[in-house]
Amino acid sequence: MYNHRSIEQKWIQKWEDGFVSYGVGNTESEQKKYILVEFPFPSGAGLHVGHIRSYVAQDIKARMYRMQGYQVLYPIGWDAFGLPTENYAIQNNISPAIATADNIANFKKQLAVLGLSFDWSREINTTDPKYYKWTQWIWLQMFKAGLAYQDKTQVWWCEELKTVLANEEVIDGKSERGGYPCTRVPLRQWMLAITKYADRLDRDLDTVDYLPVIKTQQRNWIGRSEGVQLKFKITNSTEFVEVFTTRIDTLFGVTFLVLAPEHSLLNKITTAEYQAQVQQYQEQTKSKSDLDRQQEKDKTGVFTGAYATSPLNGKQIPIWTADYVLMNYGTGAVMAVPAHDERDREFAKKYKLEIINVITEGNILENSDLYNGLSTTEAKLKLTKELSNQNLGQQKVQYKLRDWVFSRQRYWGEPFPIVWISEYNYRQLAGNVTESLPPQAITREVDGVLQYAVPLSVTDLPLELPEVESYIPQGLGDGPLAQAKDWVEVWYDTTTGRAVSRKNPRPDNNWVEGMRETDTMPNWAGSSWYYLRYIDPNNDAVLSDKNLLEKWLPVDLYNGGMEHVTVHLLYSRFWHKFLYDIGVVSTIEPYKTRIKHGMILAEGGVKMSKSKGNTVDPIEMVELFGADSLRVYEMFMGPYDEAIAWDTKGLIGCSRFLKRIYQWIISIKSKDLELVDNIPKLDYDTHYLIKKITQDIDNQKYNTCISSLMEYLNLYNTKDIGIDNIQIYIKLLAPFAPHLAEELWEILGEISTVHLSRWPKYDESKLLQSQVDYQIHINGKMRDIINVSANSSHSDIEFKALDSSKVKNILGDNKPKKIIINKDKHIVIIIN
RNA sequence: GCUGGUGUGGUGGAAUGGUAGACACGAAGGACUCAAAAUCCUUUGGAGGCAACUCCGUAACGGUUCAAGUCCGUUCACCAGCACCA
Repeated sequence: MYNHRSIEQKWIQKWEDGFVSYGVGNTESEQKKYILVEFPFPSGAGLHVGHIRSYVAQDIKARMYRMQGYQVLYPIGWDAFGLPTENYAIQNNISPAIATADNIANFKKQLAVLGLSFDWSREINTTDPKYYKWTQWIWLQMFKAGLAYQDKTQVWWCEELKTVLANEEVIDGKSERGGYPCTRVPLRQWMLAITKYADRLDRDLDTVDYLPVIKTQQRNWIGRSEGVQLKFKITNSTEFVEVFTTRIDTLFGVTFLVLAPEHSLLNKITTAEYQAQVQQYQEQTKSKSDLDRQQEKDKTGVFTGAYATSPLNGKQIPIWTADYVLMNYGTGAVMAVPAHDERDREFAKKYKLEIINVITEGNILENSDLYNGLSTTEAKLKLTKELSNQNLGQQKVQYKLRDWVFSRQRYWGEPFPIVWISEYNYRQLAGNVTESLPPQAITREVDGVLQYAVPLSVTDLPLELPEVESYIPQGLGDGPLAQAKDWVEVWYDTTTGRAVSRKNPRPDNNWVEGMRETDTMPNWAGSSWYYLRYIDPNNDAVLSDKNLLEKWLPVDLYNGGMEHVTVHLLYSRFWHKFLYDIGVVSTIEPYKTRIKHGMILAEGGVKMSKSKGNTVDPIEMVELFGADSLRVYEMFMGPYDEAIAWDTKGLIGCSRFLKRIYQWIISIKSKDLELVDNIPKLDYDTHYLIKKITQDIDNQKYNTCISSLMEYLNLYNTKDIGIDNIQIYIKLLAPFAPHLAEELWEILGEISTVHLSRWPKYDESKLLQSQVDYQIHINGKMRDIINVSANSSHSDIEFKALDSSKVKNILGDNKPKKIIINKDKHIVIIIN
């Protein structure tokens, strides 16, 4: 009897004892495959069946490639910083470090029974100071390059989590983690200038092989649009209002301008008469949450009393302010063309503003002076040129993408390697420090005193998290690190950039008073570059050896969830491009191919959740049915990239399938391998199976791999089919059910592991048959199948087809009008 | 609203433009058993027929084609992402 428990335990032990190893050095081949799965966040909940789906799928690939002789890198690690651990730690009154260690230990224990061929010698952990030393190092390079800066802007604040969040982390006004309400507040934060890379992040998508839906989503998020930025002179003033438009062809249809209520020009241009109503409107807007502003159906706004002059025809245009214009896109002001823009039209109708049609149904300009009769495309070109000649406007590319809010007022993240010093001390900087400064000094004001951000010396990295008394966040402003006085207050060496606690005596006159930054980095920091560290996980001198990076990059296949497309995937592409610019990596993109996995839902098609009590514990499934059954089931359940509901019955079916394989091999063994290869179809079927599985694994079609293996078993498990074929079958099974395959391999008398045996190659000549079936289609309907020898002439085939009694019956007295023969497939007879 | 995607038996799903429903689950019947479980065998889209077989059938309607689940158009439904982005 097939006993999954004893077989799996036996092989887990033997593998651990060195029977097989999955390091990259198993082959002489220079060809490599770097297969990456998104590393898990080690939550207290333990492994989810969804984790297993993607790990097993890529494990299958890794195993096949290894057997095909590639050098395969298939690593795993822990994305362990972040809010959930911190919240868990606060609730249980333990340190996040201990909670993380516990959770990782649990995850590892669970992963160990699944037969995954990860190279554990490369395990990484983002919370390990040896790791985040390099996260800090990369950030320092960004600081020096001027990409890291501080800005006081409207940022998302989550009161429940007591921290700011990035745009990407707020969904429908709620935090991505936990679903807590968020509000917009003006706060000074560390930012990363990802918008400087917007163009490349968009354009270089052309060079990678991502699923179309992933590219589209990234493109939408980056939101590139080409248009014209132009100036409207304010009448009776020297000021100009700048607007951005993608429809410069509608310039003569502009009947008013709208400024966002936060626009800085607003107060300057508003006439005395309208001052009060504008101010009231601004106040009103401020008190509204973003959510309110979004949900409001009716457009509102007020007139400012001011007018602007339209650049080409001198027309006087009233200036309004309205909250449907957003301050943080474009210039915060728009030229309103009510005839050709739905929002402007709605506004114009409500406030009885003029509407001028300038584009005909046929996309030709009208009411546009010299430009009448031009197509919109021509008009865009000419108008852009004219405005540019008059110095009133120029072509401009605008992005929806915003800079990345990069600080959190929480404990469990990487500390910023930054010290704040006084203006006076800033002027004393010398040597290495000055070389590491950004082009523009970064300052903040504390109690009316200006402070300057200066970088910590690389020799001081990693800057480790201090012990604190409480991990509870403080509210707007300071994070928990601010309490660690001995850590925060330092002596800073103005010549080397090193810092020591002010508990110590001041080393010498070069050392000045400083305060460490007390915000921490968001959890996306460590995951932005982890694929580089796997390549050389223990290097202390550089983040990864240059030659090894050359060898392994780009990642050949990156598997992850759709929820990371506009967050992690975009961020890590940005970091990679930056590292390319400073010469650390030599590819412009980190990931050659990106695929997605589908979610596993609870029975009934709803999300699994603890509160609903509908979760499936994968480890319990392993105990009941075995890891191999679980693996096979998760691959068989449906197309890999689609969401699918769990069904334990299906798992039982897969377990039966493995049992039958086992029985089959045992029965063969009992016949002392006296096997005869006497089945004519066998060669064809075996080579067809090799081809099918090899290709399907490459194309993530794991479900049809399993059905092919089942079909083969159904056909041949009652026949004596020859040891060669059995061996091939076990090799093909090995990536899917590694424990069982290893056991069967041993039963067949093999002494070394099946997992490093040669993957079978299919022989095209075996896929050619001497006799082939032709389907006879009459007027498109399949009517008969005839079997003819493969080298028959067309006229032979035709003769035989017309000789079929079924064909004769249908044809009757009709003469075929035309006969088409598709080689080895169809004879198509057309009567009418 | 915009963008992308998906609609196939009782269920999960298969199908380079060429036998729709592979494979599996479930169900029904049978064998083994004192009985049950496990296992094995048979049937399983609908309608008609004793049968060979025939007709219908892939969300709806239309089109291209000798031939459409597959390609094109329109509509409907559902899923995902974005959402006053000028």
